[in-house]
Order: sequence, then C-alpha cells, then structure tokens
Amino acid sequence: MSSRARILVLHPALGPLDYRVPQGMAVEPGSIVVVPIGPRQYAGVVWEPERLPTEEIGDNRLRNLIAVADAPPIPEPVRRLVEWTADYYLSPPSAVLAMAVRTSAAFESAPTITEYRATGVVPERLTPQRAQALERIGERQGLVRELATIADVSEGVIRGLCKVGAIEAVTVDTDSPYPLPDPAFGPPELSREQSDVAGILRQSVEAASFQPFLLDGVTGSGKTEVYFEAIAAAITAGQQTIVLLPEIALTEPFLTRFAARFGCEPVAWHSGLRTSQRRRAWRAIASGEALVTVGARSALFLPYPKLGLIVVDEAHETSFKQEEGVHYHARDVAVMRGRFEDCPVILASATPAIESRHQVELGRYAELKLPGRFGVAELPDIEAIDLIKEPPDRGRWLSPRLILAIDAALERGEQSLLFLNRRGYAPLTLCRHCGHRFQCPNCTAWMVEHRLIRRLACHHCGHTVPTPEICPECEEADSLVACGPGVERIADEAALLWPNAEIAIVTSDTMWSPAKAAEFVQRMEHKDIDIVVGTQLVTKGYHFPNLTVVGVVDADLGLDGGDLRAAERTFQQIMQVSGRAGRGEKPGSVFIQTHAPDARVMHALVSGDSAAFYAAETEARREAGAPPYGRYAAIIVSSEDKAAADETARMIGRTAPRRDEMHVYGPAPAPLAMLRGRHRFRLLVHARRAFDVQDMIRDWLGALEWSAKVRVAVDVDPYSFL
DNA sequence: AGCACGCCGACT
DNA sequence: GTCGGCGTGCTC
Repeated sequence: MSSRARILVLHPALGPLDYRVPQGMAVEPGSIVVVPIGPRQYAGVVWEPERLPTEEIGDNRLRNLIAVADAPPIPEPVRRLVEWTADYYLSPPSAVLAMAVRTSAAFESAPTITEYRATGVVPERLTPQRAQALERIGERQGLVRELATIADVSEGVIRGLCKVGAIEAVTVDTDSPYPLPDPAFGPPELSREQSDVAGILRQSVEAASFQPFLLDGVTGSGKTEVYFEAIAAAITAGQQTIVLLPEIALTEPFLTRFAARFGCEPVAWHSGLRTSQRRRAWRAIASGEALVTVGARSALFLPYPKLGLIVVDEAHETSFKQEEGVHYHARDVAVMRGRFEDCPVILASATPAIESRHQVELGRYAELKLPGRFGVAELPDIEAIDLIKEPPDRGRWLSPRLILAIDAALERGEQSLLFLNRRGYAPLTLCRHCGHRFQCPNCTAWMVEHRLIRRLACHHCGHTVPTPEICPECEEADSLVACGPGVERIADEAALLWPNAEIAIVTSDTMWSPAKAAEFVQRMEHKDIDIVVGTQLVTKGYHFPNLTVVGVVDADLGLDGGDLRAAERTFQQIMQVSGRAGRGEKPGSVFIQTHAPDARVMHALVSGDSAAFYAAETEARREAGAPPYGRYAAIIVSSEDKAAADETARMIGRTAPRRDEMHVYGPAPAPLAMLRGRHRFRLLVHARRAFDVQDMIRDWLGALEWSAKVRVAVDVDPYSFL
C-alpha cells in the first residue's frame, strides 16, 4: 500500500491534486514539494486532504512526488490563512498560496553575488561626476547599476571609481544572516500618553493572544515610536514582527527610523527586491531568523514560523486593497492572520477608515488614542481658498493667496509642498483645429502627456507613444493643446513664479525605488529643494521640519466619480498632506484650493472638526446600507471580444438569484469600459451585512458556463468602483 | 496557464 | 495535397 498526498500545486488553473509519496520520502502538511504535471514540473505544498476536497482519483493514476524542498514547511496558521483568503475573496487557493511560497527561494542553492561599496579612498582625479557619486553613495552598498542610480551618474563612472580604488567589490553570501535588532539600542523619550499606550501594546505582545488595536493619533503624534515599543517587546520574546506599509516609497524613511531605534535595519520585502535579495529575505523569514520585516502587502502571506506582532501603518490607505489577481484587503487579512497566529494586530492611522472605527464601536478592536503632536510641533493652520472668488491667472493653477504664502516661505528660507494627485503634464491633449482627443487604443482613457520624457502615456495599461508634432487626424501643425494640470505643469508654473527656487517633482515616475526615495530625503534635509510638487507619494511618512507651507492644488479632484468613499478619501488625503506642514518648531500652514468651499469635507478640514465629519459620513453610510453597514461585491466580465463579454454579462444578470437580503445591479459597461484591450461589463451585488454574499455568488456563478475567452472576476468589498 | 488535438480555409 | 488558423479539453 502506497501513501498518497494531497498537493496544492502552484499552478494558476489547477486546484489540489493527489500524488504518490515514493518510498523513503518524508512529507508532512506544509512540506514544499515538486510535482510533475504533464511534461513539466511545478512546486506545491502538502495539504490536509479534508481541508481541500477533490474528486477521488484511483491509485493507478497517481504519479510520484519528485522532491521535497530543503526549506521549513509552511506553518499551519499560514495554511489556514490561505484557505480563509481564497474562500472570502472567491479566489483559487493556489493563487493565494503563490504569495506565501517563493519557489526559487525554497529550491535554489545559495550562491554569492558581488556588490560594491566606497572604500573612503579619494581618487586623484575627482571629476564633478565622481564627487557626486561618492557623496550620494555614502555608506551604501549594491550592484553597479544600483549605485549608478543612487548617484545619478552612468555606470561607467562607478566602474572608473572601482578601477582607481575608491570603490571596492564585496562578495556577499546570499544566505548570510541579517543583523539582529537590539531592543535596548536607542530607547526613545516618550511622553506620558505615549508611554501609557506603549505599555498596553507591550503587555498584549507578551500575552501572545489575538487582539486588534486601532492606534489613532494625528500625524506627528508619535505613533511610530509607540508601536516600536511593541516591536521591542516582540524581539525580546524572540517573536517575529511584520510591519506593512502602503507604498514601497515609504520603506526608506522607515528603515532609517528603525535603525535609529534598534541599531540595524529590518528585513525589507517589496517588489523592488532583486532575486537574490528576495531569496535571502524569504529564507530568513521562513527559518525564523528575520525578526522584523517591513514590506508591502504581499509580506502578509510569508511563512513566519513564530509571528508575534503585525503592524499595519497608515492602515486607512486604500492601496492596501489589491486590485488585481486576488482582490484582498491587506488590512483585513492582517487581522485574520493575527487571529490564526494568536497575536496582536496594530492598525495605525491618523485618519482611520470608517470601517475600522466601526469595529471599535462593536468592541472588536481596542482603540488607543494619541492626542496632540509630540514635542513642540503644533497642528498646522488650514485655510480653504475659493477658486471662484480668488481665481488663478488665466492658464495658471495657483491662486494669489497661495503664491503669497510660498513667497513668504521662500523668504524665510523654508520649504513648501504643492500637492496634486495627478502625474504628468496634462491629463488630456486635444487638437484645437479639429477637436481630436488622444485616447489610449487599449483603454477607455485619455493619454496623459509626460513632458519630461516627451511621450503620451496611458496610466491604466502603460501604453506610450512619442508626443506628436502634428495632429494625426487633421495633420495640422502646432495645433495640440494641453488641458488641465498635472504635477509637471504645476512645476513649470512654479519655475516661472520663482525662477531662483529649486523645484523637485516627486511622483512614482521620479521616485520609483527606495534609493530614489533616499536621495529625495537627503536633498530635502540638506535644503537643496525649496518647493516639492508631488502626488500622494509625498503625503505620508516623511518628516521634514523645515517644510511649513502646503498647497493642495485641486482638492475637488477626488470628489467626483460616484465612489462611496470619495469624501472620506479626500478628507484622509488632505489631512495626511497637511500633516507634512510644520512638523518641527516652526508652525505650518495649509491652503486648500477648491470650487466647493461649502462642502462638508472642506468645512471639516478647515475647522478641524473631524469627529463631526466622521459622524455625518458614517450616518450617510448607514442610511445607504453601504459598508460597514452593508456589503458590496463586483462581478467584472471581460473579454477582447466585446459581444462575447456583453452576452455573458447579460446571461449572468438574467440568472441572478432574487433574495430579500440583496439586490443585483447591472450589468452595465464598467466605468473603464475598455482596459488593456479587454471590454468590461460590471454587475454590482449590494447585500445586507449578515448575508453570505460569497456563498451566494459561488452557487450562482458555479452553475453557469461561458466561453473560454470571457473572464469573470469577483471583487469582494470593492474599493475602486472602476 | 500551457500544450496537444482536431477540424476547416488559402496556398504550392 | 499541406500549412496553419484558433476552439476545446486535459493536467493527479
């Protein structure tokens, strides 16, 4: 009698499959294995058969497992989390598992790689490029390409420095251990309130039981210092911690603050890691050696064997909701992981989501408040500028009052930030002769002009074309006009207004790596920048004491679009960006340019009465039966063949179950009717809180069939209504 | 997702 | 006669 094993194979289209365990091979639930599928090999994980039922297949059809990985098994809580996530978000378990298992890390051996670092030797011929390179590289170490990026010089310059001995090669073992953070390295001076809260968190970590906390404090109130104390407790207990940040760009300032507190950097996990770095991090995490990991949402599924604490920083951020593949919300999955691991979960935010506040009211989350800014810093003064009463000059976007405030800041030698959540130069380009508008061939979206790279780009699919000289429609020259502002255009306007000021554009186009983020922080701290023009990338996490004026170029931008969270998001975003002003000893001021100064959200921002705003928004949600008082699920039907997608969507609509507890809207063309060359239709399920939407959708769609060229995706608890 | 199989149109 | 289009089905 041979033993059989159920394997969850890392294959995008296959469920669990059964295999024979050959003589002499030892496996247990969680073991990472290699299995044959047809002529190819895939990785998979041994699972408890009763938890992943399949159709039974005869022993005679079983094939042998090929190998077991030299890596620790995937722990039980992670297996439970994979099941829960797949179930809740109606996704294939294998797609969820893929986020936990890095097969290259589990199987490949550990070679060494060569990195480079400065030796301190000053070259004889110190050209400006070489000087810049050495200054910017400082203590950093990395591949030639990475150093060249950090220093903003060509790779040739780095190689040249290598030749003259100013930079040396270092061999790095990709399995070498990470330094251990020291809880006693740099203990902070905490205020009374901070100590009290830190004490509660420490105790919870020591108790090692499940408890979600909502750590609520205005920007600058010292939330990070407080949850660092919880991390210190976890380190002392020999337990691992995950810290989730909403953007890669935020890891860099976090690493610095962490190192100041614990004496070394934590292990970073994000999409920007090289393969070798990723393998090293994964192995250290899976072995339990990596005590603290900071990362993007995908770090949540990694196989920590002794997880003691989860921190979700800026927990209100909507970027925690994954919009592709498995549509999970990292904040909610983090709480579930804490439940499976029996550990506390800290959701930190200055502007908590209504959903999180609701959990506090229900008594499921414990609320910890940090009032006031830490130290001498005061909350900035916020003013609204009515764009009707105080309009900018024609063809300009900055109103006189904002310009005066920046004038004054420049005079005082202080820095300013202009916030506009729109990349590029202009969101729409049209021909003034024939009216032609540049649209993406793959998406229902305008092509956005990016003047720095002289291209038109689609922000949905990445399609770009060189900015044309003549109109492709009527062939008229010099007839193309840019409509509306993006950050590049605001930067142009700022350059005209303040020709002597140093202006930096900060968006995902200019700050696409931690190294770039580090460079930006350095330039800000050295006061090499007077005015920052940036998207939401600059609204979080940074601490620039000399930044005193913030201008919100268009506060109305997020308000249209019919999104149920539009007002809340606008409030959060502007509170966050306001939090960048006056973080040192100098007071800050914030100017909000709007066409709707009487809107509830603008009143709340100016008066600082966030409680009233939240109360009103929450009441509106309750009346509408919107989350957290009701639930939504979107069903997106897409295909390259428009008629096929349309027909399938209507068939799904026709067969919708009728229940008192829910209603199905649509199908209707999705707001982005075409995306990446696929036509999209959307149905929206709106249900009561207690109704099991997932089960209903599983039954409903499970009974239907459609053509292979049509894709049907379900987005449970959708955030983007696109 | 791949990859094979299979069944009809345009060509050497 | 053959090449090749992509619809359909299978992977323990």
